[in-house]
Amino acid sequence: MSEQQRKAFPFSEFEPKWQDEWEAKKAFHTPNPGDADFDATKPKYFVLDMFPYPSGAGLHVGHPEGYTATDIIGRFKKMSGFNVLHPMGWDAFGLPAEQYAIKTGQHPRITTEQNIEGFRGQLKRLGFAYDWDREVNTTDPGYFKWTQWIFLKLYNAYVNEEGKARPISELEAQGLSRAEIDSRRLAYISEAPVNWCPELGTVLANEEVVDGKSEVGGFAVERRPMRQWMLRITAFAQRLIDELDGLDWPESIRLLQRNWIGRSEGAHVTFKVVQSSGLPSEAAETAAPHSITVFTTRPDTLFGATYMVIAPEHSLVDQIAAPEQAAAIAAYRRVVGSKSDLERTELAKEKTGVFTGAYAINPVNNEQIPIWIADYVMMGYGTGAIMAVPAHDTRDFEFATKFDLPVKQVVQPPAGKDWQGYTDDGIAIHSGFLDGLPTAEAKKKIAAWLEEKGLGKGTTNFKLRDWLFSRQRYWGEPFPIVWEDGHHHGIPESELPLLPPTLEDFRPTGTPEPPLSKATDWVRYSDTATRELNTMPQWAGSCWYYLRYCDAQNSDRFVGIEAERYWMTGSLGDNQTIGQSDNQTIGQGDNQTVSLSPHLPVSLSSPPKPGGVDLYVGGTEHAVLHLLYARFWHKVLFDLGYVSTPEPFQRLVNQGLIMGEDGQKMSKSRGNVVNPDDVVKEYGADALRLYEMFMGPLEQVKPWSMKGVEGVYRFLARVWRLVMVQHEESGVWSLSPALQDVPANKQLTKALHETIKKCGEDIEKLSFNTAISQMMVCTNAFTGAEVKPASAIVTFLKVLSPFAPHLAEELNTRIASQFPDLAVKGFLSDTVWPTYDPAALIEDEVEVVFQVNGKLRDKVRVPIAASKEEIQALALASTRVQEFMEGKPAKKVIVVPGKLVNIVV
RNA sequence: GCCGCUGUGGUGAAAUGGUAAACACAGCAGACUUAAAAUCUGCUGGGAUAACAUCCCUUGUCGGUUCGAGUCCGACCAGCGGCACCA
Repeated sequence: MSEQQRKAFPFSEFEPKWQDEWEAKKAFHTPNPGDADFDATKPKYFVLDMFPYPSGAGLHVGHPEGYTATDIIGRFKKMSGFNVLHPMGWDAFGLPAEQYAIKTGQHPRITTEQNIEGFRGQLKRLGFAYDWDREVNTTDPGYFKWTQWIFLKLYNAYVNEEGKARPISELEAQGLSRAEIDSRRLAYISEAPVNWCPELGTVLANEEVVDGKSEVGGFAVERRPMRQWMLRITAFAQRLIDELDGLDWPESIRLLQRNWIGRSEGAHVTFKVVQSSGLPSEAAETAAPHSITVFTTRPDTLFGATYMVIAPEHSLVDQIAAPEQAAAIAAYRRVVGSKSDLERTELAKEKTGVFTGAYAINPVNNEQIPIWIADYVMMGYGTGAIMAVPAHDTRDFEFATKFDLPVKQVVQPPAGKDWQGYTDDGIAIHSGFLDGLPTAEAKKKIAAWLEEKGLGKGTTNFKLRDWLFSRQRYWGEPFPIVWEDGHHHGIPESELPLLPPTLEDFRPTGTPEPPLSKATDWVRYSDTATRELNTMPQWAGSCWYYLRYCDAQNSDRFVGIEAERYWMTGSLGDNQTIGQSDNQTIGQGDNQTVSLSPHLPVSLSSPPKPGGVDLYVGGTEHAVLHLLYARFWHKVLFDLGYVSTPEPFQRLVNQGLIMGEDGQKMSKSRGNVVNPDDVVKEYGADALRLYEMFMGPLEQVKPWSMKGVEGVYRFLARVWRLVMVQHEESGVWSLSPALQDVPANKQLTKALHETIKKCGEDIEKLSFNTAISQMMVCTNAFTGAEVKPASAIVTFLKVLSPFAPHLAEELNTRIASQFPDLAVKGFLSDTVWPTYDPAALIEDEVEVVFQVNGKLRDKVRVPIAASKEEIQALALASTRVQEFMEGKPAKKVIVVPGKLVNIVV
């Protein structure tokens, strides 16, 4: 017996057939506004997957989870009358291709092409309804031309007083100096300490460093000062927090972003510095050559500041340190400097530090307090200096205890709590004019006092740092920047795309010198200018790919104006009024420019949503990387008038991780990795799709089960046998004689209409597992019927088609062979989602439950129309109910019509 | 340490404040078969009992609100995830 005949249904025959047919007939081609076949009367739906990095290992089962979910939504929306944009592409710049290239000597472009080929084939074999004409590849010069173009926009923009990105030309018009302008660009050069990973031979963004190790590879990362490109994401910190509010994102992801941005309110306070404590404070004040500004969230505890700490790296250290402490300071700095970030956090328990020999003057009471350096204060946050209030800060308390520094109570905690190390709110004491005030009021009063005296003012601080944007790699977008006389400037847009040089040896140099330095001809831009040698990080291409999908073939613009507006806002503009100039402001949150088409349903004219993509599905691992970066770029493009919405993604859903059968994370070393290709080979693409959705709620972490795959496979085979029977000897399948052109009976009709209703509702909620269980219930009902009503089954196939498109299409054409008028002509995917008849759902009789004191005692079937009084009478008449009432009178009777009666005695 | 999420059968899970465990997996029994596979049918939370009748218990623990709580509120416990010397 052949392999094929043993299959419960011949999926391996018809699945490739339908995939070829969809491709040949461009079944999922999506026209843009202006295209001949574009239907302006339909609303739009933009459903997006996080595009994959095409690794050599191919798809893992996690990919089809999110992709199937969006595919079901996309197919359902298309059947429900939407213009659906559902594209796919490749995030193909990055380390693995380059590392593979280094190992094998094969150019990363070749590896990348091969991997993409493999991924594309795998995705096609799963029957996803992508518009392949819109495929994007971040390593394609036609794509990264525009990544470079957007970089130039960032480079040539600054943030004005209102927090909006504006063209740098405005500053030029104001006559600012070159240095001043360069210091305000959104893409700028910085000399600050950065995360250098020697093993990878590149610097990394904060977001790419986890526990002091590189996120990729887990190699040690050290801090060292280097000249790097930064993007001024911090200028958008407040907006990145505030504008989360209008998005339909999981609260957990919004929290993750808020915490990462880390806003805290406090005050800057300036302390004067004296060299030694020998001078009387009067004289010290006049003699003070320096001052130090600290950031604190608790200015109300200023009276309790008994010492000060500045970061060891702080530039002021050398200027204020007493000569006799110089040796100790130098030694401490060496120790701290040699520590990697990992060591610095691992050894965090024990506080270390050195006295500088200098003192600061506490402005509220003129007390001289010693200034220390310690690595628990970091250069990168606030001002790199703190006032230490050991009585009311855990870290300061530890430090003061270790070095025997004074601890002075200034907050009275509630009764029963020790004031030492008490960090919560209380009442100010020993604090002069603040005494008696609760913490919140004390904060306000001291802030006003500081401001009045010119000693400080209220401030907001963010944990978020600017985005380190350059890498010392080969396989990335080259910067469209050249250097001349020590100055940088952007190359003309006409020179884009700037291709990387063809290099034989693209290995990292082992030093911070980027590999592009080896391409001596390429580096030389002119007699006097050389090219920037760094490349952009992997995240660059993914910051805007969703925009490119709107108009992937456009060679004149990163995205066409009309296409962007339609797919991001749903509105169709008037071509006549759209200019091409950079200053053109489409959007700006101004509704006037977003004119709605008169054809669109009224519901779409409700307040515009901030995000353009209707649904974005992907893993949670990008919560603070891609999702934050993309929002930042989008806001810059929005401010500059290039896009119509302030936010990129309106609704975000995170699919849960799929674990191995052993409940552990899938990994090669554990040997619990499931290869989707094997599953498709054995059970078919529809079974894989269906199983991934049936496992449990999309957002939940859940373990794989091959038995579970068999379960849904059996379900698909049952559906197949509703329509088909197999000849016992030959194994040939033919149309079942039980399939007839008869109306469905009442029971089947009800099952069918319940399924239409529940599946439609569940798809909108992304509750695919319950939708599938409802289809199973419906199939079981049909299986039990002797005669299978053909037209009811066709309706069922329409409901099934977004989930198991191959099987649904195949059975539809099989039915068409005998009942051409009952089956759908053409693709099921082009047909209209069925509507359910509410009347079909109503039964003549319902079961009503009788409870006594909330406990179930009896059940009775009553006509649906029975009145409250009738049901109550039936309940009181029930012998079972009377038994449990024990002759007592009913105190209260609750009747829920069609549901239950509860009698309280 | 701080923040967040999740706790329901042997397993994945379901349940607008209204019959807990739908649907599926695994298991058991039966039908078909020379046999197996496949398929179909039935049973399958725990306990009491001669009983398939019947009763009691059961959604991490303890308490509260309610005629009625897996669902709402409070406290706690456990697991997972994130952040972490951020002043």
